[in-house]
Amino acid sequence: MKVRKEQKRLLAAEIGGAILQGDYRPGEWLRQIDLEEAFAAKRFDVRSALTQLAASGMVTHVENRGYRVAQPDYNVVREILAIRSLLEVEAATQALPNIGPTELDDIKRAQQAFEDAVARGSKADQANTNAAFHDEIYRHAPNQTLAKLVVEIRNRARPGPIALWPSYAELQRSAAHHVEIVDAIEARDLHALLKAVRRHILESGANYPAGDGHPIGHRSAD
Amino acid sequence: MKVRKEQKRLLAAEIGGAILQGDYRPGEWLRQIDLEEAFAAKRFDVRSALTQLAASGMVTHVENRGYRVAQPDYNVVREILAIRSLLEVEAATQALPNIGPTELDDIKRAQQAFEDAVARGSKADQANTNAAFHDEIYRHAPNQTLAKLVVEIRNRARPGPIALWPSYAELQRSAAHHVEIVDAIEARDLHALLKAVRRHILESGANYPAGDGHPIGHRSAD
DNA sequence: TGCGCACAAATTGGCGCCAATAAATGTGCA
DNA sequence: TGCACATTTATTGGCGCCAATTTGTGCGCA
Repeated sequence: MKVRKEQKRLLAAEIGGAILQGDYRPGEWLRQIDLEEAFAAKRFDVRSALTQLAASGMVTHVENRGYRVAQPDYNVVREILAIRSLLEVEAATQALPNIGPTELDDIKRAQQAFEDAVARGSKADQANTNAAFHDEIYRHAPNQTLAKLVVEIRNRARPGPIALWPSYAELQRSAAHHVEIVDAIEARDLHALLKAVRRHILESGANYPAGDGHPIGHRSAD
Repeated sequence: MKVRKEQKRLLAAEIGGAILQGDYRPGEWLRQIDLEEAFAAKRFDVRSALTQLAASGMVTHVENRGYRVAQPDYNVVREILAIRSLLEVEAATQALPNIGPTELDDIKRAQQAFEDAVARGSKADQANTNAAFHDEIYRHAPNQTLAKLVVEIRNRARPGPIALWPSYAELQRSAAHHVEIVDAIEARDLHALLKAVRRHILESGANYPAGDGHPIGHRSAD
């Protein structure tokens, strides 16, 4: 499923997502040829993805022997959420001064597109319009490398190739967060904007499978 | 040259460093087989590295045609320095409460090792001991994923496989910054520590080749 | 019965060959 | 002389085969 027009397929994220979804259990061996078949991917791409997953600690690599799923570390996901908060707060702070009436209209349109996707779009529509909404804000940060890093770190934390909400209620909550964010931008209220951004990130933790018995979200934040 | 014991060779950083050093000019084609020979690397690793460099914008990829050096963007380096500042300030803030007398002694030893390397060590010694010094501080941050991201972003900005100082004076300045950092930690002065960290990162910009006529450092910072 | 050694099995990793593709170049015609 | 089309060139990218390496298993001996 091709979600967004990206330069290349994020196979590492896809395999990582399958691991987080429980398709591959800790300790299980991942054979290159099996992954080629399961993901309809070429050998080079599978090896590249496994190299990246090994570098990030999601799998372990035994030379000439294979790759093995590592014990999942949900603490890493929580830490990534904290990093996201740090980066997106800074990106939002930099972006706000550059958001005029025209830009605000674009952001509102993107927010509406997500609401439409929540109501009657596919999962891919929801993922696309969600990412587009956030990008419509952060693209106005003067530090474009920061804007790109925000996307990259968000992709790292994500359990699959696309963002998935476990329930309609979670989708609606995300949509409500988006409204808070837009309202804060319209009011030019940086404090409210940052508060909404932090809240949105923290509560997005609830979208992760509860590997250790309770959702990653719903914890008190800094 | 094997610098530090890392899990795998950072070929992308090596090739990127060669580009930044002027070994490959903007517009020049990079042939996979040439890079295999130049860096004594296997084809898979060269292709992986090129894929990463294309993703980061340092080279452009024409499918089935080749990889070409992109026009260098020193603005990206400046933006990365700003991101480093953001991340390392947070990592230092998290680490300080966890640095007791024993940890401080370790940090002082690491600082002394760098000074020794400045005085009579090889370039590799200087790079190693510099990285070891910073890691000796950030490893105490509770968010270990942040500590790792700090290293990763620092590697991205670096022009070569190892950190290089253009002159003895720059080395001494780095050593002086390290002293400031250690003094601030000993005094448990977070404000002074963060100021020293920011200054250290900003002035490290002077270590980059001045592609556009003037060093990246020596600019007023935030 | 347990240990050590040899061999087998499994998988990765390297490599050579060739298909695929994009651009460059040459040729013919208007 | 310029344009269009065909051919050539250059490089990537895919793939199959096999070497390399690690672990598992079986057998023999103390």
